[in-house]
Amino acid sequence: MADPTPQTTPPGGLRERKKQRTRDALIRAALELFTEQGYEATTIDEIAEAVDVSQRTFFRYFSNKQEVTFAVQDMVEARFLEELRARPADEPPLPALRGAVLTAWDEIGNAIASVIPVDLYMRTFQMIESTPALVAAHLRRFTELEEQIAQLIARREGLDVDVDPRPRVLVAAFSGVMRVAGKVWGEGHDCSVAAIREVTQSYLDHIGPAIETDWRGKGTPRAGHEHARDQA
Amino acid sequence: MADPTPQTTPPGGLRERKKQRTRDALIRAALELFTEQGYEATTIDEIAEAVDVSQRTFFRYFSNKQEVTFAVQDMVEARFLEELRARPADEPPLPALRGAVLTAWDEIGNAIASVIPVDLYMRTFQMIESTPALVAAHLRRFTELEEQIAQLIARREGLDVDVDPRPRVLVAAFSGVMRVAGKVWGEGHDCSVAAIREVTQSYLDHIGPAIETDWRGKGTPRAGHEHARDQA
DNA sequence: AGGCTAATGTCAGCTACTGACAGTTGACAA
DNA sequence: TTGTCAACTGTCAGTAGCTGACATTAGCCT
Repeated sequence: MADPTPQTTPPGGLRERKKQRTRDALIRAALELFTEQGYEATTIDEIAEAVDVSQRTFFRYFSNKQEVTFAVQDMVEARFLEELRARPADEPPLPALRGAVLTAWDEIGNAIASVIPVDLYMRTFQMIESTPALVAAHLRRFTELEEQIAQLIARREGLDVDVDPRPRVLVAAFSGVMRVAGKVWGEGHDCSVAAIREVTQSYLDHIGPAIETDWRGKGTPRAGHEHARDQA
Repeated sequence: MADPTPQTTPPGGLRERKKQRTRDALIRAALELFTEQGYEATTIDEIAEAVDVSQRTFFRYFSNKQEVTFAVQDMVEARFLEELRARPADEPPLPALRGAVLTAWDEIGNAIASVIPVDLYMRTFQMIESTPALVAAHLRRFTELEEQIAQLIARREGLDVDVDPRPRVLVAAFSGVMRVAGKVWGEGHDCSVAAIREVTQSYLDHIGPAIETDWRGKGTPRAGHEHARDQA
């Protein structure tokens, strides 16, 4: 259009589209090979060969083997952050987080499908959870996301994360719960987006009751809770 | 002696002691090189050369570069689990966790010193936090520890982790907070055991107040809290 | 002393990843 | 259309983490 930015390459060029296609093909080939024969059993050479490019080219698109594994996850996380930023400013922290995740899950399906089949994403998720090296990488990424979320929450509440510990503490607790939810889903049988949404929602609703001091003599609590003080 | 177990090697032999010395020397050399010149900039060959063994021998003691990095951390975590198991059975979950960490920190110093100088451990901790690959590994290890803790808590309370989500949820929140505490300590200036104990304690005491719905119009809350229900 | 076996050294090889350089191809102007 | 530039790609050589196979050393035990 009227966009004269001659910086690198125009967004609609043939070259740009070709690049995007190569990138998507690499992601898809990699995830398919990973889920079929395992992450470590798959070599970069195999992935490159499947897309008919050189190994060197693979490393020009992804700086390492792990990066291609989380390429789709990147999209998902970006989407969550968008949703969080879109929450009304007067909403309290926990409900905002809760709302953002649930809304995000509702829309993520389509975003994923533009690159790979949804079920491949699901299998990838499970493969990550069962590959130690990828679990580690996954957790690290999650942590970086946490920091961004904490900053967002702090800004919403007009706080400084380095002064008031509550944003980081809340986000730490929140994402700890999110991780457990994801793991439980991965170990289950229902490979649908609806299922993970369900688990997420349920677990988030347990975070309050769980920190109660006395768990005994109660059923699974739901909303009302009395909170005893911890003794020194 | 009167010990006829001909299985592997008797626990007091020269061979056994030599092995232990080699192992400790490898740990120490590795951590010193890592903290001085960086983790990635240090090769296994350098470590092996510093202890005057072959590279192959290094890999017979540690299955990979990361393992030697966390050898000391292994001790620390084992100690925490011991302390947790030693807590009185009638103590509620969160106080038990809190008590175990704080007690553990009080005694860990000595345990570490038997292998490496304490300040080397401190510098190692900070190096880990500033090396992405090690952060990832650290988090994964932490997660595995979490699962063990959740099982312990569940047993204490007579629950099944696969039925009642509260043990995992509490532990997730708890260790999320622990991780943030460790990170904050690593970024600070006071490299003492007392300091991390301090931060840990303070953060654990914030976990309850942090999940309150309304943070505004309050100072840093301490114990009393009203908990509004989240809207659907 | 001498045999057994755990510990170690040596070597060859695989895979992830990188730098350097050369060849190819899309973009854009003349 | 054609030529030039820049981006993209391929090839090659090399480093480092890590493993298996096999020979050698050295503590242990009779």
